[in-house]
Amino acid sequence: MNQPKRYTITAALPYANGPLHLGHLAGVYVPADIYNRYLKSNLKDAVFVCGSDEHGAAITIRAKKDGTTPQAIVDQYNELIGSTFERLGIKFDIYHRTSSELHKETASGYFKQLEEEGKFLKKTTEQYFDAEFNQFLADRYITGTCPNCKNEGAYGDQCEKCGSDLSPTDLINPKSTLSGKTPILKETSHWYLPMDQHEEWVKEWIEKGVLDGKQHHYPKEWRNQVIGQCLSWIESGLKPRAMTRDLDWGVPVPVEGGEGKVLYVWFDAPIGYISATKQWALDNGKNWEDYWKSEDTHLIHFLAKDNIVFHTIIFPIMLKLFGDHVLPYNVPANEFLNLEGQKLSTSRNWAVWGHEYLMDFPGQEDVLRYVLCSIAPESKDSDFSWKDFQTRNNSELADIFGNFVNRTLVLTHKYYQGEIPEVGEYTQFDREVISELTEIPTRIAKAIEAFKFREAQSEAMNLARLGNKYLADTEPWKLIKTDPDRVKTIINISLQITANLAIVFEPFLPFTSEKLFRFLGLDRVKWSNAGKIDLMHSGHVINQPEILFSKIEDAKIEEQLGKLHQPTNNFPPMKDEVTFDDFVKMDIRVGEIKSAEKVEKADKLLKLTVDTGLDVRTVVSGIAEHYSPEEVIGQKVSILMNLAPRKIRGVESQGMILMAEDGEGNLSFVSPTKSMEAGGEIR
RNA sequence: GGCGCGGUAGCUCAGUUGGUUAGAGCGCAGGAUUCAUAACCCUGAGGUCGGGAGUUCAAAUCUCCCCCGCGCCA
Repeated sequence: MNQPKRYTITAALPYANGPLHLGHLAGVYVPADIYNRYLKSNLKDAVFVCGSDEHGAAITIRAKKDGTTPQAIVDQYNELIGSTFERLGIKFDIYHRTSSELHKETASGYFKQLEEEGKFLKKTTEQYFDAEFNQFLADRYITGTCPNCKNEGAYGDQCEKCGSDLSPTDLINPKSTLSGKTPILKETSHWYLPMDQHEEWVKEWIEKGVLDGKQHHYPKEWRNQVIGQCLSWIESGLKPRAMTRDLDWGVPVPVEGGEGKVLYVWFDAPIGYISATKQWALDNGKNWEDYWKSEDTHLIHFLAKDNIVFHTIIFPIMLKLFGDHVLPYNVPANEFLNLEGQKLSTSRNWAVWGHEYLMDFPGQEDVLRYVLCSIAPESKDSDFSWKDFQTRNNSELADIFGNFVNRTLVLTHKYYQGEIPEVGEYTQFDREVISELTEIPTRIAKAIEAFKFREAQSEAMNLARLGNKYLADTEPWKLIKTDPDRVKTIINISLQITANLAIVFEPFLPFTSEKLFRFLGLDRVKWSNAGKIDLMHSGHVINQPEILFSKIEDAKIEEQLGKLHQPTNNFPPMKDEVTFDDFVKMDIRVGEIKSAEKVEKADKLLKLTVDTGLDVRTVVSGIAEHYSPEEVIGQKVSILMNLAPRKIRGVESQGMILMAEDGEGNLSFVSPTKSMEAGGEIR
């Protein structure tokens, strides 16, 4: 492969309506981070961009269901996802968001350009519209009776029972999954990207790597599944695809007739890579165009297999239409990660969440990185199991890597009070070990450059194995009695191996690498020095070592397995810190419900009369699905007294009843467990 | 339904353009050792490479059919 001047590395933008799980990390972010760290350690000019994808219908629907705003949802997850990355050492040059002004400007700029140049097709069609939610419905948000097999739960695009292809208008008795009501048909027009017009060059580019008559990349370097899926798409014929949606959440369509419409999230999101680069360039005095418009830049997209065609067909067509933009040099898409032999499922909570791992295994970020890299689904779906996680930690990280480092450093302290001994003459065996030591970094580099991260990491582990074998074969603890001079050379070589471990593991285990450099009393050493045997100079004194990796006990693994079988625990993360003064502003008291009735035309609301000890007031509470009016009378509850009054369905509500909510949305009063009079303060 | 990717030792996976006795890690059995996180090191057992047919001097590797897993599309 030819050597580019610089790299633009992107990691798929996480969708900001849920936290990150192990599948995301193993499939996309850990490999991308390893690649970026390797390039940076090699002093390459590389920018590594990512950010939250904050638009799209799924977020608005979620907001409506949760009774909150799309902005609140994306703010919450942008924060959670961003901090998870940071804590796992996934070190983007910038973590941006598609709700930013710069992104909106950038995306609308490109859209306007294509519109002005006549690159879009405008079409008017009739689509189902949910009048209550005031929005057009994507096919899968419509259910109804299948015209073929009469299955009542068929989706707008397909009946899963008989397998027949449907369009929403085929359904008998269609229902919106949002409101449950019958949707109406309504005319709407949209801007389409006529992908069919680009089929020819896309095919040549994917099949042969040739773009505009020039060799652009080498398809042999691309993964099978990537090329396979692209060709499969192309063979079936590219079709025009709508680049706009009827929605009020997203980047507004910036041209005439675009009122009430936003850019399709798949037009919007990949441009997020560009706007992130722009922001980074602004912050760091760089020129973003170098990273997107220069032929000697390699654009590399990291993502999972569900995103392949968006990055290999749709986005490249967009980039080519933008003019002067580079197309991806490689798209090392991964397959999927299973968990304990079963598909991940966020709705069944069959997942391990990144932020929960960080809570349960503090200080063990590198263990997760190591395990996820060693099982990354590079060529086929792979499986994460906690037992395997434990084994890899205990018998690879602790027993092989950690133990070798510990042996070497302990011997150095024991024999030389931590001072690095001088090298004598190398034996034939020394020379063989050194030669192996020199070759390992080359093999790692080659594997990383070919996006074979599992192989690369296992090659790095081989260096620790080499160290252990060297010690076992030379037996310095015996020689110290008979040939102390020889031991100096042995320990010196062992220390050089240790220093090399710190270099070659940096992309994989950055926290460990940093610790190791600290033990050795070395500043961080760059990749070009890997394989050298004079990284540690005699006379230099090393620091006291600590255990690098501790063993993980069975109980800890059992605990995690137990957690998996728990029902959903999708609680929101902790809110921002408040001061005590903030807290005491709230006047919360014991109240007693005196009477209750349903609010008309509202399924969820009860109108309550509450004795607060100071007064008797009316409170409207959204608990009708959980309590009947009869059963709440006489109930002691917690009431927020000094909340500003507000009219709800025409009834003025003076205060708020506090409720506890479980992971499935069930509500319960928060009540004193002893008998308490109404009016008692809660604090 | 069409298409794509996979089906290799008990487990998790490598196998480059078809070419000598098919590899690694873990697990298992045996040995050696004690500097070290009861760790390390050595040896060994274990596979008719999903099934069947074909091409070839030669097939895990190419072709066809079938079965199974995962995904994409409609």
